[in-house]
This record gives sequence, structure tokens and C-alpha cells, in this order.
Amino acid sequence: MANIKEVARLSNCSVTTVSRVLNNHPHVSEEKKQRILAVIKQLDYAPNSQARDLVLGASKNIGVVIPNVNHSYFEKIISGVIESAFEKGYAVTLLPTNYEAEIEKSYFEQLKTKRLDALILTSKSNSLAEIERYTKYGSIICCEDTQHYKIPSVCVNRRKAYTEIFESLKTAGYKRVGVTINRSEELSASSKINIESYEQVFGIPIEGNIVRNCSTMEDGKRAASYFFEDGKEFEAIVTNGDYVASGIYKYAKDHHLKQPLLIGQENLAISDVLSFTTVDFHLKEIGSEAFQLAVSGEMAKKVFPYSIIKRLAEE
Amino acid sequence: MANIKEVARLSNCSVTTVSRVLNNHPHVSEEKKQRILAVIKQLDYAPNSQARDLVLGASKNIGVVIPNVNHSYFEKIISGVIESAFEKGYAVTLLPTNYEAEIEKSYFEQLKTKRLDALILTSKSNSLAEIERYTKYGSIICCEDTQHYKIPSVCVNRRKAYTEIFESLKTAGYKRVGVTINRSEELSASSKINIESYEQVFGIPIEGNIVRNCSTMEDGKRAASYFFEDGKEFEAIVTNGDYVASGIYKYAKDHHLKQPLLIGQENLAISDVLSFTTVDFHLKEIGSEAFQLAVSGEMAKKVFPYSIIKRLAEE
DNA sequence: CTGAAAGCGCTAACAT
DNA sequence: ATGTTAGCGCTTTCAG
Repeated sequence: MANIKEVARLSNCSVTTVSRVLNNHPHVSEEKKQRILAVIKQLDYAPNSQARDLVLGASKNIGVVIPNVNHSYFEKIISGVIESAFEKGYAVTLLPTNYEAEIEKSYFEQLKTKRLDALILTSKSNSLAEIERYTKYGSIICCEDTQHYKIPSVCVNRRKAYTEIFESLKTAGYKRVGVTINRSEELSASSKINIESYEQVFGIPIEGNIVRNCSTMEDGKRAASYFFEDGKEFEAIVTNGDYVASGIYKYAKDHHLKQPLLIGQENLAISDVLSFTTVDFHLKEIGSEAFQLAVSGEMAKKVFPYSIIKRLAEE
Repeated sequence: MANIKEVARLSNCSVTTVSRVLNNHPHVSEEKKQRILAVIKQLDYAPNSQARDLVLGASKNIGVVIPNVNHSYFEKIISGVIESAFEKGYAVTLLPTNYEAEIEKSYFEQLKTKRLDALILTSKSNSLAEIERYTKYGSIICCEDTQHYKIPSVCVNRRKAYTEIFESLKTAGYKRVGVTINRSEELSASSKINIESYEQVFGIPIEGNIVRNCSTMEDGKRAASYFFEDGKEFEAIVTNGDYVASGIYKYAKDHHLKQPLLIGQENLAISDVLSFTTVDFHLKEIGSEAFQLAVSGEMAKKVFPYSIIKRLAEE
């Protein structure tokens, strides 16, 4: 197999010189350079990046930890990461956890083994304390508030967003407001914030007004079957995603029920089609910024703005 | 920095023995094993995967080439790849091309440099002939028909699918049938097949009945503005994606126009919500199978079935 | 401008 | 059961 030694031999020079032309280093005569280039072409040679990475000590590879693929929330962040990474010549590896802490931990270990230079957590299953312990092996960026822990983060002020939404609903006179979340409040910071904001604004406990484990449109239908049970009469439902909201919409339509006021999340195309209000967390920009932090290695915490896209339901 | 030598030194044994316990090889006494394990823990040591990959000659890393992220077509394939790859301990790297042949080629080169063990092309920008030339550096799997070229592939019989759709429309008496595609027929095999099927079934040229460069819901709206121009009166539109179909739906709704019969693609949640017929190409399974082929290295061409999900428009 | 040689950290023959 | 040693393919001092 062709390696740098072979190239050196065939072009009558040392591996050092070959390495120099490979890396565009100066101090090599034009003549030798051409000869080497010719041999490289003839041999169809390409430097082994593993050997190169080994000696250089960096992989130019960053990992994005996601619970699962096929979820617009993560996809949007990923797309931001990829775009920026591409510009800087970094490769990005997708790391699915299925929300399992042990699997997530195995990715932290890959930082240690140098397979990955940095990690971006779009969601986390380990505690911040645990995550912090791994930061010495490479930068780990969280896409949520990392509190007092020394973990770089880039996120939006979700508390402010949820509070603003609930306040405006309250002001508009909505009494019966439902909520959907995905992971329970013990596991998910955003669920916790969501619930706290609700209880603070409305002054009542969330229990009875919430449906958990919602992520897909099917989950939205299931949530709807709860919200529309006899006598409940929910007037508005603040969902944790446009697909969940769409599921509720679909259920109401199929059962010829009055559509409640729906609030989605993520500003996906479907919220435009069905014309419901949604909050855009600018996830792509968050992904892009997370990448910047990941490579710079700086200990920064950035807060991004969110936008509430107000839409009037049709008919 | 901690390396295997250091571990060997501190546990009074050779690097070989350490390597043995690291790789769970037999022939090492329980006592030494425990001592080594203790030193590893104490040193917080983890083997360098770059060194390991170098000596082993494989990266357990496979790349998925995509034009861009944020497109459900590719996302579904990716999710299938990731799922299978995870089970087998492979890492998946996303490689965006933005449909540029040169960028795509640079990924082929990474096969040569051993950064990637195999490549899965969800879409291609280089010719099959060109791609075939790179297969000697690692397996390259195409997610479309690779004809007589020696390139493994896993795809669906699109011609059959399109023909079936157009035939059924014709049989049902639809006269004015529109079509949307994304990349032009010169660049995209599936666009070409789509058009050929149309012209064969209806016996008329596609020109005037087609809108190109459609990918998003916004593109769908633009397509609609063409299909609904005065006097055109398209009765059915076969789109190249559920989002495009949704854009047409939205346009018609916003302009209080009669909804044409819409046929989507991909069977996304939105097609269920809006209740239009769609063809499911089982992309996730395709991704999963593509991964299997990628690691096995076998020269196989698999054809997967598609499903037409028939739905009746509401009202 | 050029090259010899010393690693990078690991695995695997090949002894012992 | 354990250790010696020769690489894997490359970059980079350092000397000339």
C-alpha cells in the first residue's frame, strides 16, 4: 500500500520533504516538489489521516449528543452546528442517547480517548455536576442554562418566554389553560421551568392541566383525548412543540370539536399551514453559536432571544 | 500525560499486559489485572483511539453525504443509518454538499485518507461513473438506482411508484395534472423518472405542467401561484414532498380556492394532519439497509417496496 | 533546501 | 502468563 515512505523512495527524497509538500510548507525546491507531486498522482496516494491526527493530537471532529434523530428540535440545532462546522473544516458526528445517562457518559469518555475534540449537548441525561467533571477532557457545550456550573452554554431564557405566554393568555381572559411537556420535570429543565411559570402566573397547581411524554403528533392526539374529555373545556393549550400542537388540532378536527387556542414551539412549517401561534427559539443560531464555543474552548454562557410568532387561527 | 507506557510502569508490567486488559484479552492473571485496573483508575487513563485506529487500520466511522440538513428526506435516511450504526458501534458523520460536486468529491477523498470507512450517498452530485472510480477506497452506497455501475445501492422502484400514481389519476378521470420536482431532470435521477412516467402515462409533454426547484413549504406556495394562475385549472398535483404539498394546500386555503387533489411524498405527520395521499418510500429502512451494506462491503443492489398511503381530503 | 531520526500511543507477533 | 520489539504512517525537531 502507498504510504509516505513509498512516495519518498520513488521520488528520490526523504519523507520529510514529502511531508513538506503535503502540508504546503516552504523550503522545498520547485523541481523536487513537482517530482513528488507527480509520484503522488501516479501512486494515487493520500496521506493517512489517522496517523496525522495521532501525531497532531486533534481530530477536528466534534460530537453532537441528541436523544434521538427525527426530532425537529434537535434537527434544527444540528443544522446550525453542521453549517458552522463545515465552514471551519470540522466534521460532526451524531451521538444518539435515547435519553440514557450511561450512553451519554460513554460519549464523554470519547472526549478522553480523543476521538472527539468537543461535545455539544442538545439535551442531557446526566447531572450538570457530572458533566462538569468531564469538561477537563474537552469542551462540552450545553444548550440549556448551566447555572453556576462551569459549563459553557448557549440557550434562551425559557422562563421569560413561558411567563410571557402564560401572562398574555391570562390577560386575554383564558381560564382553562392546558400544557404539554415531554420528559418529566425531574429530568428536564425546560419542563420544570414550564411548569413553574404556569403555576406562578395562574396561581394554581399544574396537576390536572398537563399531559406528559409528548413529542410527536401522535402524542398530541393522545393529549387531546385528555384535554377534550367531558367537562374539561380547555380553552388554550400551550404545547412543547408544533407537532404536538398539530396532533391536538387534528384530533379536534376529526372529532368536530371547537379548536382551542394552540401555542406551538419551534416555528415549523406546519404552524404556518395550520396558522397557530408558536415560539421560535432560533435553534439553528443556537447550534451555530454552540459550535463556535466548542472550538474556541472559552467558558462563556450566552443567552439568545426568542420570538413569539403570533398567528390568528382561521375561521 | 497518561499513556499506556505510564500505566505499565506504575503497575510494574509491560505495555502488552496493559493492552491485554484494555482489550479484554485472555492470559493475564487476575492479580495483575486488578493492579492494572487500579492504576488506570488512579491515572484516569483512557486509551487514545487515534493510535488504536491507526494500528488497526479502521475508523469505525461512516459518513452520510447529504445536500443539506433540515430536509425530511435525508433526515429519515439518516435516522435509519444512525440507529443501525449505533447498534454496531459505528459513529456516523454528516457530510453536507449543498449539491456541489467538488465538495462531494472531497468526501470521496476522505475514504482514501481512511478518515471514513464507508460512505452512504443519500443524493449525489457526481456521475455514477465518477463515483464508481472511488469505490476501491471503501464502500460507497447509493440511495438510488446505480444501473450497470458496480456501486451497491438500496432504493425503491420510483418508476413503478410514479407510474402507479399517474395511472390511477388518469383512470379516475383527472385531466389536468401538475407535478413538482426539486432538482432538474438533468441532475436528479428521480426527477427524470418522475417526468418520464408522467409523459408516458398521459402521452403529453410535461412542460407547462411542472414547477421545478421545489423543496420547502414556501416553494409549494410558489408552485401553487403558478398552478392556480387564471384558466389553468389543475385538478391534481403530484408533489415531490409533503411540505411542498402543504404549501400548495396553504396557498389554496389562503386564497379561498378549491383544493386540488394533492399527492405528497414521505408520509410525514403533516400529510396526516392535512389528510392528503402520500407515498411512503420507507426511507428509514433504506438508511438502515444502506448501513448494513456499507459495513458488509458486499456488492449488492436492493430494491425496497413503497407504500401509497391513500387519504381522502376532508370536506 | 534537505534529510536522519525521534517520537505520537497503541497492537500483535514472537519469544520466553 | 508475561515481556520485547517491531511496526502503523505521519510530523517535526535538529543537524547539515
